[in-house]
Amino acid sequence: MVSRTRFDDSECPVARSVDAIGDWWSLLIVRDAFDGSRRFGEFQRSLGVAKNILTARLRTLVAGGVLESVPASDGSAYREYVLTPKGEALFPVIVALRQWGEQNFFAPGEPHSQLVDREQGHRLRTLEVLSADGRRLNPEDTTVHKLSTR
Amino acid sequence: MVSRTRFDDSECPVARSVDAIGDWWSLLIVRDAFDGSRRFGEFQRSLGVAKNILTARLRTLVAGGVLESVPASDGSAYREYVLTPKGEALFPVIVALRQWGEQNFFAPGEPHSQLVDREQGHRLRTLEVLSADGRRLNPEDTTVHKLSTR
DNA sequence: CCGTAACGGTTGCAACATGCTACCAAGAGG
DNA sequence: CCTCTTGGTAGCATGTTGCAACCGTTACGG
Repeated sequence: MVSRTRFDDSECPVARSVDAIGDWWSLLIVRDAFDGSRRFGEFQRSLGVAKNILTARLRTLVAGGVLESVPASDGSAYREYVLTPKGEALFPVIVALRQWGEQNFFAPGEPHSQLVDREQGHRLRTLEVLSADGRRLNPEDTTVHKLSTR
Repeated sequence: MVSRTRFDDSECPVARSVDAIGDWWSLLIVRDAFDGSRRFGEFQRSLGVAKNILTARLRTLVAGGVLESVPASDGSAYREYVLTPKGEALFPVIVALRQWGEQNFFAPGEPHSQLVDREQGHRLRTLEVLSADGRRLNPEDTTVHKLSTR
């Protein structure tokens, strides 16, 4: 199992997130889930991942509450894997990764898949990190407070 | 090496991003870099990672253009690892992971480190995925277009 | 019904990545 | 000089991944 969560890192939300989804396949499985994949075979064909690896990943994602195994929606006796609310909450993470990839790994004009607004068909607005009062923040405008409660 | 980028996945920006930073340590190294770590020893102590692993990760992050190795700022002959512009552009990714972790892996009132606005000391606003014209989008409001150019 | 193919896995093994410990060379610092 | 710190490398044990073969169950056509 990948599961770590090291010592003093355990209080860091980033570490817990990475612990849950921070390997190559898990993130791509979640991406495919957002993209509509539900069945074992869909994930397997789409990702080209070995079946035993997929089995293990799906299990940990289900165990971690990111995916849920439900009866198939087409009436067959098989099961499907769908995002839980916790899994759906990963949407900004996937979008952030996608935008970073688009902006840094493709030559101008190089084709790539694109996430668009279903209603208008336009590209999404680039994610912005905002302060509580709406100012746009850069990394140096922020700082980490250790061990505060919410 | 972790590097894959599988077949038809290569056109997906998410896959390229995950290929560059999608392992346990890389994301935490980047998080620490945002948090001010610069020196080999700082990362090593902060993460508790084995030195040979850290060496390898720093090398791939530098090779991937996320970090840059520069002469130490304190005048010593040692070197430091700092985020490139491409690395700084990961800010929304880290923030998204942090917020997801905060909201899904901590009991109410459980203490955790917190990213705050340096000017006001307040928590950041939760990231929102917006359409080009500013509407707030949920996963089901979006769809993927394959192989479009920008 | 029956045969066959697709689905959704499991198992075993080889290859590779990770982690630990020991070691080491080149600065820093006195 | 002498010693401590920094920033690694080397070797080995262990864990994880990937591949291919196999298998029970379910759908599906006739």
